[in-house]
Amino acid sequence: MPELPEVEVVRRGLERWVTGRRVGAVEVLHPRAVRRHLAGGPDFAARLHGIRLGTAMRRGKYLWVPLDDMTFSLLGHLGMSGQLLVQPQDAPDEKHLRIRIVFDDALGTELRFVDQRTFGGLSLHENTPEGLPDTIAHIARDPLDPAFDDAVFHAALRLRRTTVKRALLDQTLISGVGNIYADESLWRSRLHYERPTATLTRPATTLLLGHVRDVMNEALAQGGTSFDSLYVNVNGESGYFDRSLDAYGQEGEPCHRCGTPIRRRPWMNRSSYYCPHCQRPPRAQPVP
DNA sequence: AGTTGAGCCTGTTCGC
DNA sequence: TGCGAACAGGCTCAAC
Repeated sequence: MPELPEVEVVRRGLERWVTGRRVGAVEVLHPRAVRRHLAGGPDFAARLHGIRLGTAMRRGKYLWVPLDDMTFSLLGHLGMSGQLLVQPQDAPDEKHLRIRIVFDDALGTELRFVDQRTFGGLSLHENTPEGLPDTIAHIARDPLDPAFDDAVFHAALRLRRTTVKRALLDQTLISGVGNIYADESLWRSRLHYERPTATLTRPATTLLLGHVRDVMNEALAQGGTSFDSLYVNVNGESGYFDRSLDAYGQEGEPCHRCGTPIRRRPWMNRSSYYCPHCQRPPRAQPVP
């Protein structure tokens, strides 16, 4: 599952391998992969044909490539299992190849969107005046964005009547934090996932954001080295997760701080992993 | 109007 | 052995 650091690696790969190239034929092999392009697959392919690609951008887990005059962008999301690959044109099709973008040049490579579960996809959108595809204008900046405002984030947490993990996954508050990094940063912060955000102090928020950034930067440092191969690297297996996880997927394993077995609890149709000793559940708070 | 939780999708793993 | 259930989860949106 590509997390923000992996998506950043893909962005760098796109920057390296497709910037400035002019699109030739576009082949949509699965309609679901362009479902966010409301005008449909044929329109997607026709509009893209002949367009020159700009420099790839990223916010959270969204990627986009501005087109020619910057009024439109090619937007992508990898979902759970998506990959963007730059492949030799004669390489055999991947089993789950969904979209093929051929270039009108002599470099001999093409861009492929491969996605087993088709949670991800590509689409074309008008840009906002800020240069952001309009459909993601509501997505908050991610914590690695220099313009992310910690004070504004904290103020929003205080106003919300929700829990801290839910807030970490709320794209309108902060983007790019998935289930894995949420559990990891909460473990590092010794915060229980059901802690009401309204009870977080400013130092607690600062600590939490620091750990979110640490986890992401550590993964980026480990996964960010392979992007200058021919492949735009995105297999979702950075190797980071197997070696470095403290909480996520560690049910029954001793907590790396105190030795108490890590617990797994069903949460929002998925799981939350936490240390029952280090991350104490919040006391019931009277609602004012 | 803010908050909640179901649902999308398919390959893999697990238990009966 | 075979089959169905559970699971993985980023994001949206209907419903409360």
